[in-house]
Amino acid sequence: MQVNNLETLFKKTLAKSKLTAKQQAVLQVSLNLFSEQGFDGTSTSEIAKAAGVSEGTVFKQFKTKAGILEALLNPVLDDVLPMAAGEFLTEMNQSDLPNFQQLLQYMIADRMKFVLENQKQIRVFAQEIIRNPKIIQTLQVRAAAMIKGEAGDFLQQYKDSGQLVDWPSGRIIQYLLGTIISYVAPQVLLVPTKDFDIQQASTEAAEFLARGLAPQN
Amino acid sequence: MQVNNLETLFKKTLAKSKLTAKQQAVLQVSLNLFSEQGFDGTSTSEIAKAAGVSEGTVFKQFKTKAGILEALLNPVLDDVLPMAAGEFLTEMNQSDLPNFQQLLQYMIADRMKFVLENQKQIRVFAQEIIRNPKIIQTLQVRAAAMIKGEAGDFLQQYKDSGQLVDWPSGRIIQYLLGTIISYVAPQVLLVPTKDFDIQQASTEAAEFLARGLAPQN
Amino acid sequence: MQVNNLETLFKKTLAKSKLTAKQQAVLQVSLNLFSEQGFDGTSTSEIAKAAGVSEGTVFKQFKTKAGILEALLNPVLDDVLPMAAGEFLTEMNQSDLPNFQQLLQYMIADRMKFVLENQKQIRVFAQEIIRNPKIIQTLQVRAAAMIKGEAGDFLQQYKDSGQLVDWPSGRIIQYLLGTIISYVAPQVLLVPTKDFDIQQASTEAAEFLARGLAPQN
Amino acid sequence: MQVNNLETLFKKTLAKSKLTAKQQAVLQVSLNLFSEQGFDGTSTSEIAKAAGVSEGTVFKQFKTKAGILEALLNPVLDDVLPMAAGEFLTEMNQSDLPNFQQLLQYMIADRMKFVLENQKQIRVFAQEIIRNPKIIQTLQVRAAAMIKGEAGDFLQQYKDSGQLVDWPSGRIIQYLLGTIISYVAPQVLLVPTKDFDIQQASTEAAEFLARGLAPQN
DNA sequence: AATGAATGAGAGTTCATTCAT
DNA sequence: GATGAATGAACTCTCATTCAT
Repeated sequence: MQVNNLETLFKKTLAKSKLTAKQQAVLQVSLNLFSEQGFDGTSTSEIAKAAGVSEGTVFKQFKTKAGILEALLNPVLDDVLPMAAGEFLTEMNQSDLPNFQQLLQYMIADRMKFVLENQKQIRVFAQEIIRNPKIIQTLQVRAAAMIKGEAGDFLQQYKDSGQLVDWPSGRIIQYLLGTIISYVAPQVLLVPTKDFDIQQASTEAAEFLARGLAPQN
Repeated sequence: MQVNNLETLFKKTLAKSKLTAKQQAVLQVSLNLFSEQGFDGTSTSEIAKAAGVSEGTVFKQFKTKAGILEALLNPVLDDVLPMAAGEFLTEMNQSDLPNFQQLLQYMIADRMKFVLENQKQIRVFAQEIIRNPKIIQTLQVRAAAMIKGEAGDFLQQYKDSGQLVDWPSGRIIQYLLGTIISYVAPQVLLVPTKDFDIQQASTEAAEFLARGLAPQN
Repeated sequence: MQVNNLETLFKKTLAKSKLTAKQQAVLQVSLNLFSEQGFDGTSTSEIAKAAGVSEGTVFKQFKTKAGILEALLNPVLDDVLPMAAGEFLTEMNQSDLPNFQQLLQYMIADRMKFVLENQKQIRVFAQEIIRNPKIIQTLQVRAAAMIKGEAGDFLQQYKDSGQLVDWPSGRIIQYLLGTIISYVAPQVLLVPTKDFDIQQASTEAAEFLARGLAPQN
Repeated sequence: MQVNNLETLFKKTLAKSKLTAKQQAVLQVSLNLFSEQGFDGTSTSEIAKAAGVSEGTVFKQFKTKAGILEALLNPVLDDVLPMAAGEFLTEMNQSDLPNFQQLLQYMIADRMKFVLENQKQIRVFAQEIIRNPKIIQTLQVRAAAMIKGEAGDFLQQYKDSGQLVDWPSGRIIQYLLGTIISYVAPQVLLVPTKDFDIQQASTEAAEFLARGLAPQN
């Protein structure tokens, strides 16, 4: 089974960490507040009050306010995203869906679900990306590695079997992401609406991408 | 000729406004600082110093720090973006490019140029969109109106002539934007690199979109 | 006829002064605003806006904000109050009311009317007295002079004729003022109510004072 | 024994409160500065410096500058004044002074002492009453209740025994207060002079009031 | 005489951070 | 480990006042 939910993963990570219950509360509460109000819009005293701890406790473990943000984003950057991506590709490989469009749809639905289930973290991420371009560089480096490795190999199979246009893997993934983002961005940026239909959205997106990425006869 | 450059337009707007030179300097400097450091990361004393005016002057005209941001974003939201979009469609209609892919390429190149020439404003916009979901709602409403109107009529021509798949105009524009964004986002979010090749990027993007949006035979 | 209304007097003084219409507007508006919001609670830009003049104009004539206050209070302190008091005593002397209690009532009614008709100035005065003890000293000095002079002579007549207790004039006037103030203070300090009945109040007060100030048989 | 001294009472209240020594210092110092310079004339940095604390400390407890004023006035309004008044009447009842004039003198001396011992608080009160009419309304309501209750009963005894004119209690108390105020106002408003003779003043005032409030034979 | 843009000192307030308990 | 009082620098904003036009 796939790990789609960063929140669950996040809580498991917290539980495994040596952090006390109070420190974990600080992280949990900070995630929510940063997501809703932004990093700059959230004060440490607000965090302390919402977490039910003293103002000193907030700093005991994380030293600075930025330290809290790091503690929130680093595990995502270091462990969760790669792990989730790894598991994702593994599963894709095992899925053995013969039709490329069907595969695309499954894939897209899966990633959309991932995004929608982890809106809070992603919103914090999005804020931080704009504040701090270094993050996007890190992401680019990792993405490049993945494209050269597993993801590239994965796509190669479909190129070889004549179901996928022979463009560089990076370009293909770029269109894939662009299309997915065009669906989920409004959901993530706006107050989330419950009426988003993943099934229909992924079907539409897969239809478009399958055409756009089909080899020219 | 098309108005592509918000900066020029912005300066013309400033010149036409009844703002004094110092007040204009405040806006100009605020745009740069907000773009580089974010709204929260920029202090009003920093603005005053960079604009070469006193702190009092900053507030005399714009009342609050948020007032400066409004003064920066409102003209863009109210006048410049619609105007630019309107002129853009007019020109598209006049261009009379027979081939849909060529049209796409021209269009994409044009919009990429627009984005790259106005990175500062767009970066401030992007920040504010994440801070304040109301903006995206406004944009959605305006986009919906445009899709129902001019833009829809424009696309209809190509649907009628069998060069464009008969999907709702909103869906088509969504893919268009998603693809363009997949190219320009890294440029805008990262420190801009000079080696971005609009010609190649627009050719690639048009190629992909032309396939994805072609009617099924 | 008696000059009871400082407002009229104030406007006449303004008209006689060499002040331009705008400068007069500044004074008029300042009186109202100081009375309603207090001196510290009123900004010079507020005055300028309410008077319909520029901010510079406010300072052209009066140099400082305190200068406006002085311009408002000095004529009252220097001319109006003594003049009004002088006219008052003259009239009292002419009135030739045989009965002391009737005289008291007339006097009290007259002074109550004076206070109620000039609430604004008096409120500004009251504020300033608390801020600035020097004013009360000035008043004390003037009162002492008046007691030694005209007012003392006036009271002496009634002492001589056995209608007034033979206490020092200062003491008598103190009780007179204390009693009047006990009636008008709530009117001046609270938002003024229209249902204050001068006739009844002065009758009551005169009744009390006539008893308290009657010579012991 | 009677609680005459708000300052002592104030300090006891402070001691009982959960405020730290520094927070208590802030209140103590604010009382002095507000009394001397007025609320608007005292800056929070001035308070901080005089209290020997940082500026942050001033706001940690009291949130706003107005919060300090409230913290100073509320206990007086809510607890101290009613308590002092209650104790006062109790003692009056117990005193069993046969002669009304003697009673008056004792009473007046007592209240004068109260005012003179608590000049600072009363000066702050006076300022605030002029700034904020709501306070006087509160006072009026409380006074009305007291007149209907204990104070009214107390005066009734003397009306019944033919020592006090049969006027409404409110009117009687009004003259009482007016007369007392005519003595203490200059003391409170001016820089206090030490040569005020309570004994003589209360004897004089009682003499006047006893005459004014005696039943007509 | 009048304007109003500009000033800059200082106001009240916030906030991340420290440290003795 | 946790507390929370205390800090003080920095922040946004106000204001009386000036001065070139």
